[in-house]
Amino acid sequence: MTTGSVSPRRADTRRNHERILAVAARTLAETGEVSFNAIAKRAGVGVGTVYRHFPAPADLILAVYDREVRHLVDIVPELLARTGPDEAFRTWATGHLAPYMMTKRGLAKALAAATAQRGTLPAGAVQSIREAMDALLKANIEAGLVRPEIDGETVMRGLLGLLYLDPDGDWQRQSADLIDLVWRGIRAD
Amino acid sequence: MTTGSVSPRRADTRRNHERILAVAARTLAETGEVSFNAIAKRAGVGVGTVYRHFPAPADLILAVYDREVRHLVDIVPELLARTGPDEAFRTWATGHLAPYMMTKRGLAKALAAATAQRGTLPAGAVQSIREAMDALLKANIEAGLVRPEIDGETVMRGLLGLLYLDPDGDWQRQSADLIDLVWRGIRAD
Amino acid sequence: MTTGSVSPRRADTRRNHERILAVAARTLAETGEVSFNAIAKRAGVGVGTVYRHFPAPADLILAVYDREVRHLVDIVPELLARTGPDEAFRTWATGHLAPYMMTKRGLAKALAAATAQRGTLPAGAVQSIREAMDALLKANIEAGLVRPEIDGETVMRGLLGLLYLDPDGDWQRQSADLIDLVWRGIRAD
Amino acid sequence: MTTGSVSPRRADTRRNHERILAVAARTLAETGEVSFNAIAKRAGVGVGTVYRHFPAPADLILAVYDREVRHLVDIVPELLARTGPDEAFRTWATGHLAPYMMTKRGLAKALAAATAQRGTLPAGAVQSIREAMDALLKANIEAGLVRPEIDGETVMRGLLGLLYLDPDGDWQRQSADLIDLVWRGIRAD
DNA sequence: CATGAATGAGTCTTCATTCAT
DNA sequence: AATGAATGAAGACTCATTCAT
Repeated sequence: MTTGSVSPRRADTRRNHERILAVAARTLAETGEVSFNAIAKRAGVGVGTVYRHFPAPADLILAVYDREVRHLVDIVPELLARTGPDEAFRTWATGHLAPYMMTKRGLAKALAAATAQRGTLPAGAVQSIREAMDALLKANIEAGLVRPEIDGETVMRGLLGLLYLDPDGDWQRQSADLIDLVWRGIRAD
Repeated sequence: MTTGSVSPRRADTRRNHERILAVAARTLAETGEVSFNAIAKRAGVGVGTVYRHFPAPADLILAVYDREVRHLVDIVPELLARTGPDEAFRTWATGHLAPYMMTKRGLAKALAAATAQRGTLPAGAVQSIREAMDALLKANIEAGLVRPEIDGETVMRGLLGLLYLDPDGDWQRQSADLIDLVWRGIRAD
Repeated sequence: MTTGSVSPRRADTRRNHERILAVAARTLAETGEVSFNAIAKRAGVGVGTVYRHFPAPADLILAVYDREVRHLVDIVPELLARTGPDEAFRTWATGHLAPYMMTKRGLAKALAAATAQRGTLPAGAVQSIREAMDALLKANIEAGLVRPEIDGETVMRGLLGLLYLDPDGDWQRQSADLIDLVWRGIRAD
Repeated sequence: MTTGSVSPRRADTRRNHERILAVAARTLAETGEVSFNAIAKRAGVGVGTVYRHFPAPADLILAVYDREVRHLVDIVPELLARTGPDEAFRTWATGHLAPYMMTKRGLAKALAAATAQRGTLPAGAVQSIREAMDALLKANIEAGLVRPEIDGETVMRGLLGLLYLDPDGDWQRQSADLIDLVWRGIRAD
């Protein structure tokens, strides 16, 4: 009513989207569960609002996934520019992928479930991580550091074990060990 | 009631136990869902019976897991006796672990969920697979084929990607590629 | 606990069925709505119980219908035995069908809705009323009182207007008028 | 805002009114359901607009009803002018009322529901059909073809069975049979 | 021990309705 | 006037769990 007060409705609309996404991200990361009702409550909005923003569960999951993953992808070019390709690979896997995966087991689960229903994930979802990986591999292959027949998908699968790091344990070492194993598995002789 | 009438009940009881386990195994492998009610119905027993045999969901899941995994463990000595350790490792991973994992994603999911609640899995659960793996690694290390500092847990994690093979696709090649990657990752230089 | 108290669970099981049916009958007659939740609450049982007894809405509706309609059917032979066929028809329509229909508009609605989904009603549902009607017509046709080409279905349709009597108004006359109209419409010249 | 800018707004408003009505008519005829939200979407207007035009659901339903029924009423004088009153009655019932009712069961349902809440329908709603009917009856009575004590309401009720014609079946015959029954029921001896 | 009925919490989803813009 | 986002009540349905028999 006063000139100062932000007008509630329309302004909040944008915020809501973000808020729901944030709440969902947290919930998904932890439990892999997405109760629309629960999310609504935690986000302080009505259920209907959640449904308006994300008609189907998959829409929500994918939005969260996208949000979470973008960073992983965006960082790659930078890494490649800063250091040698091998170093870039290790830094990416150790410093970015591992911490990410450790906390996102729930998301992975939800994503898998969403996949199960839709058939394949809407292109660009899991894909984007693959692209990051491919870029790193390509650089390494061109530098003669990695065997050329190596397939990004296989490497990805090899690193999937990062999902099962123990967050309360020695995860740093666990991930370093796995990444080392994978690197030795793909490097040129 | 008296000490005399021993067996008939006991026999039924064992039967039930086995039946429930079998049904649960099937259901878990497929969907990762375990509705106690549904399992009871399919097994042809009352819900109460299921609860008597497996007080908590985790109990059931772990029992199923154990049952499913025993084969994976039992086969190892045989393999080691028949061929060289490297061959044994590859045969085990390719011929037994991979097909097993591909079909047990549901179980893994349930197991993960159970884990999430209990903290850590009751020792001996996932452990048993680790033992199999350790035996194989030990043989290979002693033969000088694998680096001695290699840790079974890490290798296990490296092979976790087998959970994500595509059952309707080229899973044979996918698993071969991953196993090859892992083998190169652990072998002695 | 005392010897006198009826043992709750199993005994109630039978009662529950009846209770749910009774509540549903009332609700259906009035509003044509069957909220399983509401019925459960009014019947003083859990929702799950209602679902156990009547898995699908149609099951409940048909059960209610059956219960309500049986009387209409059972009375016919008696009427035919007691009086002449024309008198029997009028008595049935005026004294039984009309009061019944007046109060069951809701049920008719629900029944229609259930029909819409299932395609046709499980034989024997609406059928039973038709049989009663057919028996009455047959007796009248054999007595030469009603034209032989008359079809029970048509007569039924003619009496469907009884659903729209005004319960708070002069429904006695309204129904008498309609029944008279129909009778004149079917009688032999 | 000023008195000057009259038409453009007004024009849109009328358009909207008509559009909403049209959409609602279609929906109601089919399913008997009127989700204001759904209607708004299909009509390409905001929900708020629908509410402005039709504050309560009943307002919408009645408006639709009126629109649909007008034809039934308007045609009567024409029919009476063209043929004898008995022919007019039959033509009207067979050629206009029957096809109308067969397809408007949904509307009838909605109307009934609306009635249930409001008590009686706002005079003039169902009334208009009654007037048509009365005109036809009056002409027939004056021509000595129909018994003078016949009440339009009763005849209407007799024809209500037309609501339950089977659109996928032999509805032509069904309606002819019913109309014949009714006609015999009202004609002078 | 086994059975399965009952319970009720909790999720999903749809809509009527309000109201800021 | 029109728009459409937000809200929340309400109904459908599923399951985990208890407990009388």
